[in-house]
Amino acid sequence: MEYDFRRIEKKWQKKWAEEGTFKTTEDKTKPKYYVLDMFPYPSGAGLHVGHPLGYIASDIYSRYKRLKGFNVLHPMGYDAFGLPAEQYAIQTGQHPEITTVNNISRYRQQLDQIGFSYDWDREVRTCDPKYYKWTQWAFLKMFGSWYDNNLQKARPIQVLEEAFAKGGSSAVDAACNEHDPFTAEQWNAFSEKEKVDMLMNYRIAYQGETSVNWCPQLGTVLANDEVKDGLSVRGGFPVMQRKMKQWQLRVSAYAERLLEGLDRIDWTDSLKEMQRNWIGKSYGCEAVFKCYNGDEEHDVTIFTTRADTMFGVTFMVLAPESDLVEVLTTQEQRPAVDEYLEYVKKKTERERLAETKSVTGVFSGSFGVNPMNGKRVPIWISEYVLAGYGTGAIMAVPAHDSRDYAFAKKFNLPIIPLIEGCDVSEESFDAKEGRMMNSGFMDGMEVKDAIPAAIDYVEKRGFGHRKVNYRIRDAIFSRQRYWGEPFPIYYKDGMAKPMPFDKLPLTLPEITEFKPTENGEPPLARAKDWTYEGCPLETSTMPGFAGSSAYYLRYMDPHDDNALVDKDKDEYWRNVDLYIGGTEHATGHLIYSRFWNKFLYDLGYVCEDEPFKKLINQGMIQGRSNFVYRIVGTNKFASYGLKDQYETTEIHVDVNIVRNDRLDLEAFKKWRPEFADAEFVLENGEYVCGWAIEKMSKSMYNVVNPDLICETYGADTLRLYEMFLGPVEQSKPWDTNGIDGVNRFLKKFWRLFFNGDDFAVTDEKASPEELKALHKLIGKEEGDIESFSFNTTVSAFMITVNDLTAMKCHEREILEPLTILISPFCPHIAEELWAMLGHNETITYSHFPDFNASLAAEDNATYPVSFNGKMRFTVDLPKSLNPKEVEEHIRSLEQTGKYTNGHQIVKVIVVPGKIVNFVIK
RNA sequence: GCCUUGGUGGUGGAAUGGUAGACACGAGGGACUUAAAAUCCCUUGGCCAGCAAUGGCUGUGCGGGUUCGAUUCCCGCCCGAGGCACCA
Repeated sequence: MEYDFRRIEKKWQKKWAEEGTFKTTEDKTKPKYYVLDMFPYPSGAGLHVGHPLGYIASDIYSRYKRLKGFNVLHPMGYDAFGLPAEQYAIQTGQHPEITTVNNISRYRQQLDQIGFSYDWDREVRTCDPKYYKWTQWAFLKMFGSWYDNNLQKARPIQVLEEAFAKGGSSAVDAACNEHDPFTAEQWNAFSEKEKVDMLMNYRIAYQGETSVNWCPQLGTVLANDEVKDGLSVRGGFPVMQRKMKQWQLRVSAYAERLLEGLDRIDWTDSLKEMQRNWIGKSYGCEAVFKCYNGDEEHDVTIFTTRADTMFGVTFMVLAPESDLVEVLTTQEQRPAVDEYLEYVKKKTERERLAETKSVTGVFSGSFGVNPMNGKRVPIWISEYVLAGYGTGAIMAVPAHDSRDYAFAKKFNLPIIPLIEGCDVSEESFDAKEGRMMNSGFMDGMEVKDAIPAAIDYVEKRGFGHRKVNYRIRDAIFSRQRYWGEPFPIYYKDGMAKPMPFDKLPLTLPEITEFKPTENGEPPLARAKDWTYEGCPLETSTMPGFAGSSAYYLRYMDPHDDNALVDKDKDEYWRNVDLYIGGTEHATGHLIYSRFWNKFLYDLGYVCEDEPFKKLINQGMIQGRSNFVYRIVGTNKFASYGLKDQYETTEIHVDVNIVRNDRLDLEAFKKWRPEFADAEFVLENGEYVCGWAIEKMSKSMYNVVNPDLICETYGADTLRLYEMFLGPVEQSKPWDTNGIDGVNRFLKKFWRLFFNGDDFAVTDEKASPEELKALHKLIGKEEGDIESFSFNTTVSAFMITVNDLTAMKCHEREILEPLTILISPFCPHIAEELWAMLGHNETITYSHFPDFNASLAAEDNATYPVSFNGKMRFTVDLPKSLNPKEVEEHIRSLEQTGKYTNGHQIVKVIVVPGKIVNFVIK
C-alpha cells in the first residue's frame, strides 16, 4: 500500500479538530509545561517556509513533553494591531480590521495544514476589545502606580500622596522626573492642578515632555527599538528628534531588576548580552562644577566614570537640548549659540549618524570651575553630548577620551596627559591602565586604584557622590495612529487633567479616513463624539509592543472577563517554560514584556517575576535564488556550465519552476509572456540554473510557500525537512533540493509496516539486533530533543529505519515504540500507523518507551590505541571490563609483544568507558 | 571601535578531548524494466602507490601552545554573520 500523505494528513487534522485533541485544562495531577511561540503579525503575504521553522520545533517539543507525561500549554494567536494594515487602509480606504481578519484566516489555514498541536480555544488577537481591555487595564494600573526605590517595587499612587502630605518630596526615594523639592506644607498648599502635575512626575505610565523620534512620513513618534540607522524599522522613513509631550512608561525604574533577572533565566549569552548593553549599567560619580555666566553662578552636575582624570579637565560640554544652555549662554555668544541650536535641530537622526566623524560645537561664553583643582575651564555646547544620558553635561578630558580629544583638536583646546608614558600627540589614551601623573594626590597610583580614590575624595570634599547610571530610557508609549489600543484616558479642565477611563474596554471608534487630520492631529481626532462626559478622550493609541507584552498571561485564561488571568490558573501555569522566536525582539518585546510582567508581579497579579524561563532563537531561513542566463540581444538562454562561452545577463527565475537546479523548460515558457518563444542552449539535454543565497522575497522570485510543499510532499515531510536542514538556532538557506531525501525516508518507514500491499506487522519476538537499533534510537532521541538537536535526531531515525529495513523487521515489539518515537516529528503518519496497529485512541497521551541502555550498548568495541605519536594499533576489548581490568588486559598483551612491537609499556591511560592508550619506551 | 557568534568535502551538516566528515543532497557506476517512474546496491575529502585486496601521506581559516592524543581546551592573528555605537 502506498504512503498516501494527502489522505492521511487531511484525515488526522480533521479528527484532531473535531475531537479537540489538543484542548488543555489545568490538570493538577500532571506537571505543567508551557511552550510558547512568538505570535505572528498576520501580514498580507502569508507564510513562507521560513516562518514555521520555530513553530515546528516548538510543536515537536510540545508533543514530546506530552508523551513524557507533562500537561502542555501550547497556544497560538495574532499580534494583530500594526502599521502595514493601517498604511494599506490609508491607501485604499479598506478598514484595517477587514484586512487583518482576512490575513488571519489565511494564516490559520496555512498553520492548520502543517498539523500543529495548538489549543485553538485559547487563541488571542490583540485587536479584539475583549483582549485589549486587559492591555488598557494594565496601562491604568501603571498610571495609578509609582516606583519605590527603597522597596524596589511598584506601589499605588495613593501611598505616595499620603507620604507627600506627611513629609513632602524627601519622604520617599522614588523613580521620578526631575523637579524642585517640596515640603509637606507646600504639598498641602498645592492647587489640585499642581498636585496632578507633580504626581505625573512619579507615575509609572506618565505623560511628559521629552525628545522623541519623530517620523514625519508615518506621522508618528517611535520608540528607540523601532528606529534603526536613523530610519523607521517599519517603512524605512527618516526619523528626527523633536520635543513633544508623550505618554511614557517608566521602564528605567526597573533597570536594575531587568539586569539582575538575566542571571536567573536560561537564554543565550548573546541575547542576554544584547539586553545588558541596552540597559547599559555604568559605575561612576556625579560631581558639581560651579559655573559662571558673567557673575551669575550656576551649579552644573556632570557624570563621569573616570573620576581619576578630573585633573585633566580642560573644558566642559553641554548637550544642545540641555536646559543649562539657556542659562549659561552669554550675551555675546547668543547669536552663535542660537545658530548652532538651529543647525542641530534641523538634522535628521540619519544625518547625525552619517556625520559621527565630523565634530561640531559652539562656545557658550561661560566658564566653570574644576572643583578638584580650582581651574577655570570654558563651557562648550556640542551634539556629541546627549541630553538623555547622565546629566546632559560632561567634563571633558581630551587626553583620555577619544571624543573629547577630537573636539579639543578641532577647537584648539588644551590637552593635559595624566598617565605616565602615554603619547597623546596623535590620539587619546583611553585605556584604564598605567600610573597617574599631573594629578595631585593621585600621582603614582595605578589607574584602577585611582578611580575609587578619586571618588572617595569627591565624596569627602562634598562636591559629588558615587552614582550608577543606566542607558535604558523610558519607553515612549503614544503613537499618532489609528490601528492600536486607544488610551483609556480623558481630559478634564481643557487638557489639564488626565483622568482614568475605567469602564473598559474603551473600544476604537469607527472612522472612514485613516490619515492624520489636516492640522496634524492623530486619526482618532476624526472620530465623532470621541469624548467622555463631555471631556475629550486621548487621541493617540498605544504602540505595537503594548498588546504583545502580556499575551502569554492571557493564554492561561483567555476568556476571563474579570481578570487578566485568574489567580489559580496563573499559579498553575506560572510562566513560560520554553519560548521560541526571532532574535529581532531582543531589545523590544523581550524587554517590554519583562518590564510589564515585573510590574504586574509587584502588584500581586502574577506569581513569577520573569515571564520566560528558557528562550531559543530560531534562525532565519534565507532564500535560495535561481538564475537563467540570457544571451545578450537574443531570447536564447545558455545553461549554467556553458554561459561563459557567451555574453549573458543573469535573470532571476522563479524557484518554483526549477527542481534540483534544473529548469522546467515548458513552465519557464509559460512563466512570463516574453519567454514564450525562448530557446535554450542545453548541457546533457538539461538546462542547469545558477544559484545564490539571498533574502527570501517576492522580488527575487525565491519565495517557497509551505502550501506547495505540503501539496507535493506532505506536512510530515515539510516538518521533518525543516528540522533536518540544521540546528534550529542557526540561520540557513532554504534548499528544496534535499527534500527528496526525507520524503524517501518516510516512504521507507511506511514500508516497514507492509509487505507489498498487505499490512504485515507480526507478533513475533524481536531479535537482539532489532532491539539494539530501537534502544539506540530512544537514547539518542531523549538526549537530542532536550538539547534541541532535532537535526541529528532525524538522522538517527534514518539510520534506524535503514537498519530495520535491512533486517526485514516487521515485529510489533519494535514498530509500535518506533511509531511513538516519530510522532512528535511526523504526527500524521504516526497516528495513521498507530490506528492500523489496532489502537483506538490517538497516541497523544500514550507513553514514551523506556530506554534500556544495556540493550542499546555494543558488546564489543574497537579501541584505537596510539603509541606515542606514530604507531597505531587496534585492540579489541570486551566493553564489560572496568578500567582496572582493561589495564591488566593491556599489560597481558604486552607479554605477547604483538601490540608493542617489542617496546616496553611505561604508562597505561584508561579513560573509563571510552578509550585506552599506553605510552611506550 | 566595542560585544556576541561562527569558520569542517561540490552542498546542508555530524563529531565538545579519543578511528574527522555520521546522516542527507549532488555526482559517478550498477541491478530491475521494452522504456520511464519508483525501488535497491556500490563508489564519492585530497594526493600517491598497486591489476587487486589494500597500503601510505595529507587534511577541520592561519600561526603558536597544553596533551600520549586537539575540529574540540588556551594564546595571538585573518575572514564572515548579527548586535551596539558620540552612553562620558
